[in-house]
Amino acid sequence: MKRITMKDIAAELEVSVQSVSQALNRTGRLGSETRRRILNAAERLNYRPNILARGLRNRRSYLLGVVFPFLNDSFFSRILGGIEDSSRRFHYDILIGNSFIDYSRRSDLDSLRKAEIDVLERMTNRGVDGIIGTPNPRIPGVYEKLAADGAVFFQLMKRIPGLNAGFLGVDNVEGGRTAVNHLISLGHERIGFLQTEFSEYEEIKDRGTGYLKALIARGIVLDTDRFEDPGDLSFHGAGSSALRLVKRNPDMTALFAPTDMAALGALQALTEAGKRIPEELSVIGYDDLELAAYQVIHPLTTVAQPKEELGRKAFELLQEQ
Amino acid sequence: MKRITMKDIAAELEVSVQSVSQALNRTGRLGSETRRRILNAAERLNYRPNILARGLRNRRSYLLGVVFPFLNDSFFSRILGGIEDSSRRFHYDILIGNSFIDYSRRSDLDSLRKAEIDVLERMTNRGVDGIIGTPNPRIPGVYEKLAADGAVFFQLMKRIPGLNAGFLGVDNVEGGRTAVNHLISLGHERIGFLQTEFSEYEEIKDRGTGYLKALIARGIVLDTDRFEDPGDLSFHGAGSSALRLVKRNPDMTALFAPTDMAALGALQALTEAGKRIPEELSVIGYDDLELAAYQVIHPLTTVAQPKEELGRKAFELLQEQ
DNA sequence: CCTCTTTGATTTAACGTTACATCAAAGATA
DNA sequence: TATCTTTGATGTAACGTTAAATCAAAGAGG
Repeated sequence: MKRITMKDIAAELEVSVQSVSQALNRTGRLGSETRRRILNAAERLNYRPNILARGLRNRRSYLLGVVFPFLNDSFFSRILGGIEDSSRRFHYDILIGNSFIDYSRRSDLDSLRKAEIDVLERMTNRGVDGIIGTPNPRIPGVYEKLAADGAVFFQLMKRIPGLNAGFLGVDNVEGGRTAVNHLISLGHERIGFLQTEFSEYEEIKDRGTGYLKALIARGIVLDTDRFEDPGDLSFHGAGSSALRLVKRNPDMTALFAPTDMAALGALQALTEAGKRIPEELSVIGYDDLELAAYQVIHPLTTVAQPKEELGRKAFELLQEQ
Repeated sequence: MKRITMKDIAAELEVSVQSVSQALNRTGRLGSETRRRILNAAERLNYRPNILARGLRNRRSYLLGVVFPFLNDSFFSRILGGIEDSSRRFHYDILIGNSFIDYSRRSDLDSLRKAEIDVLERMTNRGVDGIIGTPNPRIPGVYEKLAADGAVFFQLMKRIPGLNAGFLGVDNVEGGRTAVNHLISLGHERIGFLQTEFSEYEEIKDRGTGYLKALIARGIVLDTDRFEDPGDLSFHGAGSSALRLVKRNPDMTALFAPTDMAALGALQALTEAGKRIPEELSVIGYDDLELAAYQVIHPLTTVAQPKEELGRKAFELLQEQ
């Protein structure tokens, strides 16, 4: 069955195509009787606008591109949910893309760059009005060209230094401070931190800075070098780090794991090693895994990040640009 | 800065627009010298095709719609990752939509239906070539119209009875059987099952059927009514159910929780009640939460669902239609 | 009764691309 | 040399929509 176009309606009622357009969009001046007939026919014939054609003519696509490092991740998908929530209200549709930024491994920068450019080009070729994304700061010069392609860019979570584009992220220094302040207020002073070994994990570094600032602000004297252990923050990596920290600092009473995955790995390893949690050692995580909300078995405290809200806000800020 | 079109290239080289199109698409017959010049100019001027225009002309959008009940959920986002993986290879872009099917509450069917129709219409209006989605079987008559709009539909995970559309899902009966067989092979016979109280949770019901079939196949005699407890399968709901089951069946040695969330809730409640897991009671879950892979503290065994693979496969099957 | 304005509708053109038809020139065949 | 075929390029139209210009008829003002 063929799709009904304005032409079909026009033919049916023996009016011009333009009149149909005017009736449907309430533009121009059209007799109320004619308008009524057209609207009726459109309804009856089940007319649906062709947004491609409209976009071509109006040079406006009502399409929003969203580019995230991963799609198969709960963190970003919740942000996506927030974006969808806002964008739908403004009749925007979402084109999704995956930039494959692989933070955990030192992958081939050149192919990452190509993948990222590819996603962005596919989006601009479709005429997206704007793009919300989490750029990879290790690949400069990719997003600079976007403006030339007519798309407004908005950075979420990560930012490229010097790039003239909006940005929304969470304050990880503040988040780290909050987590550690919480531990301090529970009476802890000898607090460990699971540091990352990768210099590009800026978020983690920032949480570490927050950790230090919280200690200083409360006047806690600590050989923080001894209470940090740089490692990879995978489930198993964090477990090993946690064990090393405990061994090196038998007097440690609390541990700040700057991601939930790390917190879980630490919990697992420490429990297996016979540590009683939280009686002997408190562990606090950082919300980036959905399970954190469920405080599995051992109360795993966590600093929450407002994911849906982030998505919604990002869309609104992009709109203003 | 204005976007370069074929017209611009044509003007620059003083050839016709048609020649440019032919050079770029390697169609028609064009002198190799002319082709070379055009390709060069396109590169130099940074030409990018306008996919809207191409789609309008070709009545083919290379757009794939993906409609899931939630976007903020790890389960579906991993499937989405799989779809993206496949579709990118075929130069398809993905338009994402949220049908807001709320399985957990008895929400207003009429507004759900409206939301679902709305998503689908927005997609067909954009001329998507196909749609992969998880339909809501409680809302009939929505997907039937899709074909009329020129889009092929493919059902993922859930299917609408009698709908003439491809389907890919997991065999939940088989999955339930696998889970329970695993418990049986560990020596368990008195196995409990956390049943759902909602009749529309077909997946759960199926897993329950698998549970029964596994018992029968091994010749295990059990008053299964006594070993089931219909409840809601939220974290807390499952916890209460598990406690009731244990109380009613002190001899129970294993428990099949048909979702991971339920398994976690059960673990939490049982541990708090002093049960030692898995020494006194084994708990097996069903993979729908990412954390399941990490076997938090207590070994939480789980039946895996190949999410990315599901997404990839779905795309390929849709292509064949 | 003749202009002037308003109202209601139509015509034209364009957005960027591509399928199809056409056409001129060169080369092949008789 | 006259005709046929091939090659390389151009012209036309269309996809569905809408902004802008145009036009005819009716009503207002003198």
